[in-house]
Amino acid sequence: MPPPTTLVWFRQDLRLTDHPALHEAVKRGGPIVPVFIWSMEESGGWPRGAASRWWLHQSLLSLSKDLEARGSRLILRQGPAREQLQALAEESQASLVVWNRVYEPAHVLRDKEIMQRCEANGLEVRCFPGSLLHEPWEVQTAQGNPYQVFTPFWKACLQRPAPGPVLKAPTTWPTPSSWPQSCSLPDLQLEPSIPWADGFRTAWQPGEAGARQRLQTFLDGPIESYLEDRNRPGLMGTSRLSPHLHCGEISPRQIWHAITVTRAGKPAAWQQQADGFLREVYWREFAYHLLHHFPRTIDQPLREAFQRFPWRHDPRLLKAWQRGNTGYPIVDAGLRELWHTGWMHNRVRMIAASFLVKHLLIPWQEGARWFWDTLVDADLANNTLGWQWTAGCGADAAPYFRIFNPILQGKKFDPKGAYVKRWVPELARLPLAWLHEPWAAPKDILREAGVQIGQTYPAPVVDHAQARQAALAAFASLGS
DNA sequence: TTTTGAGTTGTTCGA
DNA sequence: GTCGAACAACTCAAA
Repeated sequence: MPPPTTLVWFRQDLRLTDHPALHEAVKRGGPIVPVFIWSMEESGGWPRGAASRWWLHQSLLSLSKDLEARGSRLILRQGPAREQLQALAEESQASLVVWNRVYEPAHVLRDKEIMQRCEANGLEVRCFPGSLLHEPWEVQTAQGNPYQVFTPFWKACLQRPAPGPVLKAPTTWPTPSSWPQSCSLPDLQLEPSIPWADGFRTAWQPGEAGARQRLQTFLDGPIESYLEDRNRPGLMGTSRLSPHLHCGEISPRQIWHAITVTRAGKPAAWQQQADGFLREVYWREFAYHLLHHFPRTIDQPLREAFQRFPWRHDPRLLKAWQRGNTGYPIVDAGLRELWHTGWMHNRVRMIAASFLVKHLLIPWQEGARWFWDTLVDADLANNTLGWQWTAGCGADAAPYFRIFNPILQGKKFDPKGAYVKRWVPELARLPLAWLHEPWAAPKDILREAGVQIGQTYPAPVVDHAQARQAALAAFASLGS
C-alpha cells in the first residue's frame, strides 16, 4: 500500500528551510500537497492592508517557484480554511494535515475549531512551533504568571534550553499522481490595481531568497555598528528583516543560529553589537508572549486606567499625520517613507507614534490601524506592543513625561538631514540649522531655499511646547 | 507576606 | 556649554 498523502498548510511560514511541518511531511514519506488558503473573512477584524497584501503576493510567487524547482507546486485556494481543507483532503485523498502555529487570537480560535472538525472527520492534524524561539506559554515567572516587563522576560528566555538546530530545506519528495484544483495567484487579487507599488519593488525583494540575502547583507556590515547606527534613519543601520519575519520567509531560529555561529571568534565589541541585535529579536518574542496572554490588548489598553484617558477625536489632525503634513519634518518624513515604501525606520516610528499620541492626543488605536494598513511588515503582536508602549498604557510603558521633542530628535538622529531631505524634498535646500524647525528660520533664509511655510510646506499643526503641556495635563488627570 | 530594586529608546530647567 | 536633578507614582518580579 503506498504511503498516504499529506497536506502542508502554509500560513505565516512561506519558506522551505527550517519548516517543521514540511519536515514532518517529508519524513512521513507519502505524496505532499502544499497549500495556501486566502480568506479575508477570517482576519478577526484585522484584514491585511494593501501593502501587506502586495508583499504576500510576491512572497507566494517566490514560494511557488521554489516548490516548482523541486518538482512540486503550491496549491492556492480561496474561502474559509475549514471548508477548503476538507475539500482538499477529499480531492487528494489526504489522511494528514500539518501546519506551523500562528498566534493571532482569531487565528488561534479558527485553528482549534478546524483541528476538532478534521479529527471528527477522520483527518489527522499535527501542528508545530516554527515562528518563535520559545512558545509564548513556555516562558513564565516563578509564580507561573506571564511576564509584563521585558528584561526579566528576556533573562528567563536566556535561561531556557538553546533553540534546536535549523531544519534543512528538503530537496525532493513524492508528488501526488494528480493535483487538486488551484486558483491562479492573480485570482487572489492581492496586488493593488493602482501602480503605487513601484516604490516597493525597488526597496524590497520578498521571498525566502531575499530574506536570506537581507540577513547576509546585515551580517556582512551594519551589525558591527548596530547599537549606534540603528537609531540613524538616514543610514542602512538596521536589518530590515521585519517583513520577511512576518511572512516567515526566515525563522528567528535561523537568525539566532546565524548570529551564534558568526559570533564565535569575533572580538568582544562585535559580540556586544550582535547581542544588541538579538535582543531586538527577543522583543518580538515578548510581543507574542503578551499577545498570547493578553489578547484583548489588540485594541484595548493593558492598563485599565487608560480607558478613561481624555483622547481627542480630530479627523483633520489625524489626516495631516497620516499624509505626512504635520509641519514637523522628521515626523512627516517618516509617514511619507511609510507611504512610499511600506516601511518606516524604527526610531522614526517612535517619534511619529509619540507625536500622534502625545502631541495630537489622538487614540493610539488610530495609529495602530494606520500602521496596520500601510506597513509591509504589519504584525499584530509587534504593532500592538509598540503602540501601547508609546502611549504609556502597555507593558514596560514609557513614563508619561517621556514626550519626544520632534525637533531635538531630528537633530540628534538625522544630524546631516539626509533622511528629511530624502522624504521631504521641498525642504532640501534649507540650511541644516533650520531643517528640523523650518518655521523658525529667518524670512530671507526661507526665501533663498524656496520654502514658504503654509504654502510649499505646512505650518506646524500644533506648537510643541503647548502640546507638551497639554499632554502632561492629560496624563496627570489619570492619576487622581 | 512584605520588602526591595528596577523598569528600551526623554526633555527641561536651573545651577 | 555642561551637568544633574526633577518630572510621580506605580507595577512587576524576585528575594
